[in-house]
Amino acid sequence: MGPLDSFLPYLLNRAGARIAASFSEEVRSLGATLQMWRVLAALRDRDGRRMGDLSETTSIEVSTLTRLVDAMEQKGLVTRHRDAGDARAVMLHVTAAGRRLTERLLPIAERYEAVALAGFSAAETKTLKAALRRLYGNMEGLER
Amino acid sequence: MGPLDSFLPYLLNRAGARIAASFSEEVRSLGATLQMWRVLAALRDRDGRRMGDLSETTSIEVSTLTRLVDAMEQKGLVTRHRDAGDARAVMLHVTAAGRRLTERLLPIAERYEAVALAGFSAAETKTLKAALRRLYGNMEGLER
DNA sequence: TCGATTTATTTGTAAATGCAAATAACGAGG
DNA sequence: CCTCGTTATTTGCATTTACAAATAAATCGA
Repeated sequence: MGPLDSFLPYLLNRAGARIAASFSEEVRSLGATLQMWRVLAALRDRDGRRMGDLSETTSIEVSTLTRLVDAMEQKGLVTRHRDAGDARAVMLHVTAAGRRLTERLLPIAERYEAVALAGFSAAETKTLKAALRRLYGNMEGLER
Repeated sequence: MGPLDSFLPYLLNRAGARIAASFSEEVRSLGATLQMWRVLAALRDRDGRRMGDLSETTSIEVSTLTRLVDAMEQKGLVTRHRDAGDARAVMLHVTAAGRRLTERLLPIAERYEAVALAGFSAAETKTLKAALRRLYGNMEGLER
């Protein structure tokens, strides 16, 4: 126990890394990746989002997202459509196959959530999530 | 605000990503990277650690760490030494230049911590950090 | 002590990532 | 209704990353 594990970014990173590593491994057999799940989950919330919007909400760089979406399109999970109103923008839509995959990933995500939060009371969980949102908000504007 | 931002891994990831992005950008001018800071911080806690040990505590893959340490060695920040007792193991030691860089990075890290936790009481901060450690512990064994 | 197994690190190689430049379309001002 | 600056996305390219194989040394057991 040194000062290292008193640093918040460190604690945040290692917790996130562990969950990400486990989840990634588990969903590999479904032909999915963690990043794909993030995109699918974002589209599950609201379908027909722009690339930039998705980049913002998933924290995936736009150029990385472009190539990820290429792969997802190849797999038939999503389709690109030019925005009717603004021809610069691309709208992403989930396909039926994409929705089916999402429905298979969802219970896995929920299970991981349960494992990560084992022993946490509902109130503790709520407090933690609120703190993480607040923290995210505090870093606003400092983003590159 | 959809269910997406009720998922803990999502909240964890985006908060971590924001801090990481800002910090990375800021330390670039010092010739450092976030990963280098993680290694230096780990060595600040305890010098002369093994590669595997460092990999574990920094959440950086060993093969990635090898190449990162190559770069840090080139920059004269650290040195590799074979362990006298076990010739398979490599012990990493910080150099004087590495220590100087560490001392310059430390206040930056502290500032980021302060910004991230702006508005948090000491008790809230403590609770959050404890929760993150607990969460990390909960994922133990599920690691690949 | 020899051989087999395990452990620690590095290296090979392919995929993921991120920055910067390129492309394309919008919108404001003259 | 052009031209200029801005915005959205993609592409080029160099770096980072990760998995798997290779290397090397320790340990265990016959």
